[in-house]
Amino acid sequence: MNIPEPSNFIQEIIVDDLKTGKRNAVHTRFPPEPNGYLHIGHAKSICLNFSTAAKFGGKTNLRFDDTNPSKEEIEYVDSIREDVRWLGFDWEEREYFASDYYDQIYDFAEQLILKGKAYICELKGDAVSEYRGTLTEAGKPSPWRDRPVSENLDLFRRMKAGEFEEGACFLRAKIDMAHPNMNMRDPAVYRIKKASHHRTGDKWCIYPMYDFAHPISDWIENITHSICTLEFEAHRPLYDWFLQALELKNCPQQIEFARLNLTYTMMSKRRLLELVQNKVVMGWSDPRMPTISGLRRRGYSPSSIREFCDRIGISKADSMVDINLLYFCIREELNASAQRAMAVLNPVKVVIDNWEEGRFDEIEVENNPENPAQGNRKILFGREIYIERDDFMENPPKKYFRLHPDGEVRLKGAYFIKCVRVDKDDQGNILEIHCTYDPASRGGESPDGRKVKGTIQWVSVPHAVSAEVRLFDHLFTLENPADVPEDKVWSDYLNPNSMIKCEAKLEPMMGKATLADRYQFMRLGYFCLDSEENKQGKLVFNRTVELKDSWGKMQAK
RNA sequence: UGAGCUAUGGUGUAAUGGUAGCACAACAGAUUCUGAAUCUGUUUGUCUUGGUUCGAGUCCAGGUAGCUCAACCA
Repeated sequence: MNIPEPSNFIQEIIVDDLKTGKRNAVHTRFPPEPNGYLHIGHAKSICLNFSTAAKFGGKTNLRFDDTNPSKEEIEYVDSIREDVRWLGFDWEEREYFASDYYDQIYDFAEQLILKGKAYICELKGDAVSEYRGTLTEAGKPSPWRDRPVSENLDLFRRMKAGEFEEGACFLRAKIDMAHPNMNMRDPAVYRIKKASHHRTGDKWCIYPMYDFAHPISDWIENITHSICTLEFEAHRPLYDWFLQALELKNCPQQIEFARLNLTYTMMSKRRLLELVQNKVVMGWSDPRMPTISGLRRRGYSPSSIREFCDRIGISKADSMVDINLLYFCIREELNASAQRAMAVLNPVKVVIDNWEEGRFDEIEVENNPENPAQGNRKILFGREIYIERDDFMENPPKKYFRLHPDGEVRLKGAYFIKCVRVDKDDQGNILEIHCTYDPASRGGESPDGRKVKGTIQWVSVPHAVSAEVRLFDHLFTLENPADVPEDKVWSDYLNPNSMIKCEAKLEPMMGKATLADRYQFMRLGYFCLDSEENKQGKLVFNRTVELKDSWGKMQAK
């Protein structure tokens, strides 16, 4: 086999394993717990597991890590399937559940008991932690630690039979109560939980702990490299201990990498759930959420997310990725492919005084200047148009090159117009801007060769399509919402302007937009139809990401 | 003297004992019928102190800082 060059430390381990003959294949798995929706951090793990295996000719399983029936739901299983598939990965027929292995895992637990490596402990709640000791002090042995094997086995079988209440007793591995690694101080292996499981129903009233179920599940599936995040590093000795205690061969190897942190983004599943439950957002798929479903609804493509995951790299150092990189990835793709359209989010009417009423002119504009193959389209231009309120200033600052009194601006694809007068109400608000146009500038060039610095988009008043447009910003105002000052809580940093709704005017073709379409509203950003509102038949557009704005940046200074 | 892990520009990531590179961001200019895109250029880096070596970001030792671990969660 021709072994590819490694491009991160995990691949280095794999290449080494392949070269030394420790492994002759690569098999990974993506093991989500179905207790919430997948987010961009999971996307990193999904891409890592699937592409790493693929690179070395191996396979990746989808395995639901469902060992805690009280937190897990079928709704989450469905969403996880959908999201992984949407991201572009295929687990073929290898869809598994840890709960598929409950019988085997149970048998392994009995074996552990038979080998004298596990016992039933009757310590309750606080007593368990008391006996465990602290980070700096050794724990002490449970009074039940040296029960005879037969008694342990009997008790364990009675636990399984439902003879005891929750918390009455639990199965523990017999390792070392003085171990410097707290995870090795006789960790729990099985606990009683009288809860219905989303797949096994009421068959079981005892459930294995993650630390026990995970290595066994990996082993059953012939996983070679079990990739997980850094917080499981201290669990690795336990992972290895169980496999060794059970005398298993061809064992998987756990490798940890640093999870993704993104600026201005909350990645904790628990807090994401709170946002949903407290109705801070419209649900798991709110376009402001970092969930896969949120990104999808926002207009991100699977390929842009994969590109992002590829660019951020893999390492063991804690890091905080600048969200601008995500923005860059989707802009780069959409710039090359998105249909251009003209839209006005905050309209003000312009009347062209020297244009006859009722006359219209057919203007031709490119669908995508980055890709001429996308062709041109025709739009009607007339006496009354909308332009962006921001594209006119009565008293413009230096270097403002859009419309202003006596100033000339180009209407995209149409004509040069010059502002001659402004109509205002009593409060001084602008009602209408009156302009004259230069008939010789049709198409946007003047035969006299005079230059017009500014070009703005426009929408014909009688042909305009009205729609709601939603502009999104960070949900949090803190760069790291996971790290709030001591006297504050994270909800103090919610951004009140994370969603702004506009009543916009769009060019006529936007009335026929479909869910699959991606648009660049010229000078405003990239947009797509909102999938939820579309179900109600409403025309609502989401801004996926704005265009870079060097003018805005200049103004801010 | 609890254990483990980590440390490269503002951010992320390469360099596997031999010229510190790439991307994003930032800045400047060119260009532009999108103040976008594109093009050109610029700024900024090996946590620290020793040691090994002809040569150290890389190896060794000591510091420092950050992260993780005391659920019958995953």
